[in-house]
Amino acid sequence: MRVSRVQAEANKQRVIDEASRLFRAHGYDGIGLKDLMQAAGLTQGGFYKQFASKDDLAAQATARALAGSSARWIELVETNPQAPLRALVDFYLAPAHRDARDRGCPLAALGSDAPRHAAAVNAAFDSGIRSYLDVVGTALGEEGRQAPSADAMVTLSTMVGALMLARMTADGDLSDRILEAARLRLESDGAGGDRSPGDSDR
Amino acid sequence: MRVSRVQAEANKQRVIDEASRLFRAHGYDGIGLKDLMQAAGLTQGGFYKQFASKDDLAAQATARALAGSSARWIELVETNPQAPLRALVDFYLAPAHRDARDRGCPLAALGSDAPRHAAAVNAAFDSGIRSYLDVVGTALGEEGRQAPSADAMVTLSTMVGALMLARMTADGDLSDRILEAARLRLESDGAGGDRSPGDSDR
DNA sequence: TGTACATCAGTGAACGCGCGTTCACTGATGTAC
DNA sequence: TGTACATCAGTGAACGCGCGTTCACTGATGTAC
Repeated sequence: MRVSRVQAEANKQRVIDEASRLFRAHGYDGIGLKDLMQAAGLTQGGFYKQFASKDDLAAQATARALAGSSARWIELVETNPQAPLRALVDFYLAPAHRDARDRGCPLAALGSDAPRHAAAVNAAFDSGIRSYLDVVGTALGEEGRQAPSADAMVTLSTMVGALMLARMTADGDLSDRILEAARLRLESDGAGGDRSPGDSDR
Repeated sequence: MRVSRVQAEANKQRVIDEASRLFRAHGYDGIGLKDLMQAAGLTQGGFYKQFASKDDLAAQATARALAGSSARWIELVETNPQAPLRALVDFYLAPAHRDARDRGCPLAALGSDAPRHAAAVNAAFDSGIRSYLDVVGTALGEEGRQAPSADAMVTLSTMVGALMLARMTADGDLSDRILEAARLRLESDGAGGDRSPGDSDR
């Protein structure tokens, strides 16, 4: 039962979207092609008409997840010009984000799996990190950067680390306090890095 | 071919040691029982004489990896009483640590896999995080803590996050700079939190 | 515009493989006397 | 201390299962005329 080219392309995109969600939820090895295709309303057999291999899908799904996540960061920063870092950090270090692995930051969801996977997956992570660093640099009020700044690197490290630690703890209270601690620290840093004439505070 | 009780126990411990290394290198799902047993010089069949399941080994191996890692942190802090935080951070954020996943910090190596696994694995991570927070608190010069401090949480978040980001980047130069940026920041924080007449921070 | 046919997205079943787990067996260890 | 036997750590093969991948087939789509 052939399907129109437009429909076929839409189906492929739906597989990538579902995969970007399911890989984040279960890990690259934690979900099979049968379930990935089923989530998009298709059957397993058609997979290789659209993708070269599971690794191929993993790379595309990772890139999409990172692109979506970056886009959200940019939107947060642009819609909060008076306190962009605060907007970013409030979103990122919220319990709601911690509890929504499958829709949240791919670095935190798949970060420790990345180095074990195909080169294309790694390339996606690499460019995702650069996008994030760029957005954080903007949120920190930096201008005319050529390369990612040390401030942006440290801020991103703290964000990703705190989210992951919050997800690793079995104790919800400690988890909340880790998010809160990082949030407060980064927002007061932002005041310093954002800087000077009466900007925001902690 | 039965083996002495002492030998059997030694064999079991060797399996846990090797597993703690191999799980960090390949992930919980990235290495099988055959290879885990082989690494300890045994055959697959004997596995269930010592462990209830692969998850059981995963939990024990995780706990051991975290205990070993904590012990190293404590040692670093105790042998560098004049600059404990610097000793910790210099070790943790060194390229050598980044490049030795299988012997390094289990949080960074397995962190994003943890929430997907058995309760016992999660419990190991939870208690590992508490140990780390305690050591970091000590390194920050805190005294008489009841609970982990916000400073310790933020410091640990930055350490873990920077190491993971450094491992995710495909570009070795960016990777080095992430480690360096976090190192410099944490060491200057430590200078603030660590010393002077009173103890305060930035 | 209408007809004839080639294309190919999607189906469902099969393939080989490696996984975690089980089991009958072996033979040195540990124990009872 | 020595002998007889039960125990059980470790072996190697087998089990069922789900995985990623392949393939013959279907039938609507797209194209040629």
